Amino acid sequence: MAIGSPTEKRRAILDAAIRVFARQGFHAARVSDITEEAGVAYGLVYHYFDSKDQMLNELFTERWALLLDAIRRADTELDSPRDKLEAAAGFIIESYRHDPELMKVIIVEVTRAANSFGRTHLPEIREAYDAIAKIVADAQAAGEFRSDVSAEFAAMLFYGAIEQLLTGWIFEVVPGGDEDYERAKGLVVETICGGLEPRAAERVAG
Amino acid sequence: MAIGSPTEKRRAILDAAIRVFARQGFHAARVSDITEEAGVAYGLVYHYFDSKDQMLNELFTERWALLLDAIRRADTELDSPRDKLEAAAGFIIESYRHDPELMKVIIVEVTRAANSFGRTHLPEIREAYDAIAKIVADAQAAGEFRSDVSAEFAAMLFYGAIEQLLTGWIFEVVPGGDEDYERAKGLVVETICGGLEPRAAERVAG
DNA sequence: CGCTAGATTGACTGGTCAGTCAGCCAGCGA
DNA sequence: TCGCTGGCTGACTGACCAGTCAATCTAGCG
Repeated sequence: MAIGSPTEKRRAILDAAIRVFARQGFHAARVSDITEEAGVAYGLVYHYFDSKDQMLNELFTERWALLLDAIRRADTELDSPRDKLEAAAGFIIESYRHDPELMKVIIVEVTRAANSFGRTHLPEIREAYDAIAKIVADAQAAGEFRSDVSAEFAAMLFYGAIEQLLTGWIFEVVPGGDEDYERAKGLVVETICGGLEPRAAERVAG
Repeated sequence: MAIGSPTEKRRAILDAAIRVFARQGFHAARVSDITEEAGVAYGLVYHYFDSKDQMLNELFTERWALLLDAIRRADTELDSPRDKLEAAAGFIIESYRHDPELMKVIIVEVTRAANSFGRTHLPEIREAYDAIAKIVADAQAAGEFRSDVSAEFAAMLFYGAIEQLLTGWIFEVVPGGDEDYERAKGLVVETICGGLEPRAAERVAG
């Protein structure tokens, strides 16, 4: 028997699932691939999980809660909208740097899989959009962002831009390395905020 | 027998496939659902197509060629980068307005399905990114866009923002109606370009 | 007309997997 | 020492569905 404590196996299965889902995609991943990767018997999966789906759900839910929390904390703990958005973008990018396989699974199999798991988790995903939209709305109310763009609209552009960027890194469409990640944090925000802030000429008081 | 000419059936099958893929998603769509929707016998699909996959490939390829063409024409026929990008965004948004089900299928099942069809069509998808990046790069060379953001990076943000917007409409996360579509064309470009253009204070000649 | 080619039909097959289940084994308490 | 409990095993089953194919129909054509 392995070295781990009794239910380390559960974690081992989940970790193996991340690797297999990232490598093959959820649909192409057989449960037997996961158990093989984890070095456990086929049936053990069903001792700890109800279904293959549940594994993905758990991976997503766990991570997404952290993301939501990070965005909301950024909103309460920081002052300028730019800093808030940069913290949000930074958290997502750091998540990717820290565990690219997990983020790949979350984005590719849930967030962007709107017809399968994305639909199931739409409420949670929408919470993130809303949290970003709130940051924008507050900035608009304070006159720091232009008000002729709806906050939800701006939130979609912002989130979509980041997600597309990660997707580009994941599939190596665009070069990704430590410096790229670092630079990206600032540039995403600068680019989007640059368009959201009132132009000097049009500024109308605060 | 129906009213149509001999191989109208092929088109009927393809149209039915759009509706079924849009409604259920590609994976959940059975070939029998499509034939039922089209009102033809099961086997007829395999008279006109090699496989279920090929139907989706054909739907995508057909439409994507138009998109690519539109972006490239915008690039050659228009002058300012803003107009070019607005034409590109406008074409995508108009495609959605004209046939939302087809665009849903293309985005959800191909463009954002990076682990299945997205991978197969990555080269074509990348051509679109490249075409957008070229517009940005030219604008940078002319001093109309800031040069400290790589053109490919900017292209990803731009494309990602639009796609996320469509996704929001598709899944009714964000309100979508004729006026919204019309306004969106301008706002997407304004928001992103606003961040890409040099600020007045920093402008350095052309 | 009879003939051929292409369109059309739908029952059937073969392969694939998620999920089940009957039972094994290790450790522990009595 | 003997059960007992719960982690653990992996062969097996049942459902599902893409793709096949032999047969039927229809339209033109000589």
